[in-house]
Amino acid sequence: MTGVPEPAVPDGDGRRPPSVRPRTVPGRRRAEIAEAAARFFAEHGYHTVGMREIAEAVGMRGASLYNHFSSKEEILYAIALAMTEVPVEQHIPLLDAEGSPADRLAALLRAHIRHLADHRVEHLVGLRELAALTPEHRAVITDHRRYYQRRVRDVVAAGVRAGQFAVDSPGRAAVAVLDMVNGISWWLRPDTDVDELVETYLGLALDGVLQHAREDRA
Amino acid sequence: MTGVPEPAVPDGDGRRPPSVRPRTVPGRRRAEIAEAAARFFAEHGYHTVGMREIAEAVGMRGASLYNHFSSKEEILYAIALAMTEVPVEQHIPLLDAEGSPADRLAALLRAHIRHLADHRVEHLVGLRELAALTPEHRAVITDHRRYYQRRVRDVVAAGVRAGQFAVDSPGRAAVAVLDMVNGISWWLRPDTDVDELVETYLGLALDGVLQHAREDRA
DNA sequence: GTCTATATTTCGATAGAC
DNA sequence: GTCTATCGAAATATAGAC
Repeated sequence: MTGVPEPAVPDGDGRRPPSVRPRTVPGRRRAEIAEAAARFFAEHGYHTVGMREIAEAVGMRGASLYNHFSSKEEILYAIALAMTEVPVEQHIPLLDAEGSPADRLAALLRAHIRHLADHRVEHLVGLRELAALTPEHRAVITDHRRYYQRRVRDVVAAGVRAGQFAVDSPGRAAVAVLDMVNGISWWLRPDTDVDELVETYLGLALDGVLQHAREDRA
Repeated sequence: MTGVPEPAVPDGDGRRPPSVRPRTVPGRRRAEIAEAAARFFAEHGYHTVGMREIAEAVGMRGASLYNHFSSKEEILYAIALAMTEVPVEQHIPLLDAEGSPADRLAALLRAHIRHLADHRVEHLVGLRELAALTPEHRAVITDHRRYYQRRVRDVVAAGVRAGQFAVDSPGRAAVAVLDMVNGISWWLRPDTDVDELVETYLGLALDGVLQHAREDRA
């Protein structure tokens, strides 16, 4: 599509493929609870939402929640974890597939934005409520994020080497692109045309941010 | 600098110059309290920080804070308000000054990023803790944000008309640029070189996002 | 304007029956 | 696995002396 030489090997060095541990939200009831909680957390903030409120939304009493989660923080952790585990497990392999750096990054961003749009509230909660997690849980989440970000940086650098991208600092550009797309979760509306959104942001990222080197500017 | 025709009149229609009301953080003591509170809110989250904690940081007891703020939420409101009033009052006029759309937007983004870097924690709190505000206070903040965003959209549109920018949707592009630069407050470090940061992001925005139309891409 | 002391409310979590 | 009942802790905010 963009017609440029492509490296057959992964551009990331692949160190520390994050040790993906616990299952995320298994069990029908757990998933229901986490989903309802995410809606409330997104709208009112983690700390203002009570266990009784979450329980009522799924048709049970507050105490019964403790048969599914050991604490309120565990609910938040399950939500935040799903929003980083899925991208790492399902989107990062797209960077290791065949194709040019630009094509592989396009595939990742497409999946990323779709996932974000399909789980807008969970994504927002995972971004905003990091401070409410225990230090241990927060470390797991931020490790995933850092790994994801590093892999994006690596494919950007590969694109620069392949002549597909023109950026001074692949790290800065990767952060800028991810901040830009993650910003979507703050304002996305249910009636937004996701197909159009995805293609617009692909253009903004691949043909915009990642092509920002121009000669006629100091 | 970028050498392009410039409209002598503002591109924004100027409707609803936001009625800037209450003074923000007047009084030495108020400013001290708000500053300390912002640090704690940014690090631990609004709801996990107690009035006693804030009070201790400024050398008084919890009850004494109520001589300066009528509630904890008022402290948060003062912080959030300062982060939207200053940009509206001091940055928006840069859009009404002389110069091409690109030059005027560059001036605004420069001021925006510097302000953000100078008040990183307050900016982060203002972005993240909106849900903790009363509906009335939240409405004030979001009105400011919407106005600011609309003025950026208008200057982007003016730049498109002047042939300086190439974007399909000025509204989308404006949101993308603002999300990108506001994302800085999540990861900025005290030792970051702000001058370099500002120029990098100006390039990412003006020469990147706002130039994303390319012919060789579907 | 700051203090001590405390009122009042709310919430996360547990105990134990069924 | 869900319920009722409740514990215990923590927090905001207030009262009133100085």
